[in-house]
Formats: sequence, C-alpha cells, structure tokens
Amino acid sequence: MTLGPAFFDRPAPEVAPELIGATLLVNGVGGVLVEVEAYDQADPASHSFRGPTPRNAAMFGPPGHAYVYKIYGMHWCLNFVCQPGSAVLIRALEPQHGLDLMHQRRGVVAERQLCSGPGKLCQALGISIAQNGLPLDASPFSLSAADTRPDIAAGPRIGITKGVDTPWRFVVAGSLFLSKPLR
DNA sequence: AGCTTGATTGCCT
DNA sequence: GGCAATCAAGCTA
Repeated sequence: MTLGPAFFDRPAPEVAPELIGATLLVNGVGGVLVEVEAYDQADPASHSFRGPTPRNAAMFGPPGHAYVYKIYGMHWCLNFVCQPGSAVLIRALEPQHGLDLMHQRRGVVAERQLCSGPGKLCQALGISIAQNGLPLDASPFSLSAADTRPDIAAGPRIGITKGVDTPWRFVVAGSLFLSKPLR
C-alpha cells in the first residue's frame, strides 16, 4: 500500500517509527528503511525551530512531500514532511533494488555501506535539490508500507548539538545496514 | 558585509 | 579516535 498525505499528516515522532520497514524507491532504486529520525518545530535541533525560511520552506508545505537540503557544503539529506514544521530524516536503508546503479554512484563494493547514512543514501539513490518539495506518492518516488513490522528500537539522534537526549532515532533492531549501532 | 556552523563522510594516525 | 573537505543558510551588525 502506498503511503500518502493522510499517513504523513501527523506529528513526526508518531510517523517515524511506522516508516521503519517501508520500501522506498527513487526511479526504481532503493530498499527497506531501517533508520529514521524525527524532528518537529518545538525541537531546537530542527531546521524548523526558528520558523519558515527559504531553505526549510518544504517543511511547512503539504505533508507527504520531500524536504531535501545540503549539509556541510557537500552532502544531501532527504526528509519526509509530516505536519507543518515537522519531518522525518531518512538515514539508512537496506538496499534491495538497483544495486548496480547504487554501486556505480557510490563507488564502494560493500553492500552495507551503500546507504548507511543520510548523505550516502542520497548519493546512492540519486537524490539532490531537484527532488525538494516533490510528492512522495508519485514518480520518481515510490513508497510502500511494510508487509510485516520489524522489531523497532529507539535512541538519541546522531550528529546534533541541541536536543541530544530526545530519543527520536528509530531503527530496525540489530540491522546490519545502520549508520551506527544504536546506543 | 562578514562570521559561524552544520540532521556528514572518508581518510589519516 | 581525530580532523579536513567545502559552502551557503542564517545570524550579527
């Protein structure tokens, strides 16, 4: 079943764990989501904390669309917009479709390193600012709900300096495709 | 107009 | 484990 606007029109911390196990494809390339993080407007770690800006405009747009931004001057990060000002960062997935293309784009041989981090995932799937604001239930995206819900674990988010104790990182317990093991 | 810093990655020791 | 790469958004003035 395709995940559309109704699924995303809820608080990000509620949506995030339900995305674990879903299948994300971009132009047919992708796999099963194994690691995500939630951000909302009351959260000092969120781009939306200080209100709308040109960069984060998509976070205040319709739910179920993509929010893509560049970090550290070189990497792209993909988010799914939930209720206004909140979104879910897609951090890692288990590669299942389009492995050849992913290897080509990433230049690595180890399958576990293809999409084990937000920047890596965007490189492997060909995500850039060109996809910012696009709906997730239409081409080039394809997002389908999990058939069976995997065991989910939660912990603190990665790489932030504010809101460090908020346990809004959700992962497939014991997955070998995470950016880092859960603490 | 100038300064700081980041929801990261990969290479070096 | 430490740190350079690389640059624009966002903040201070």
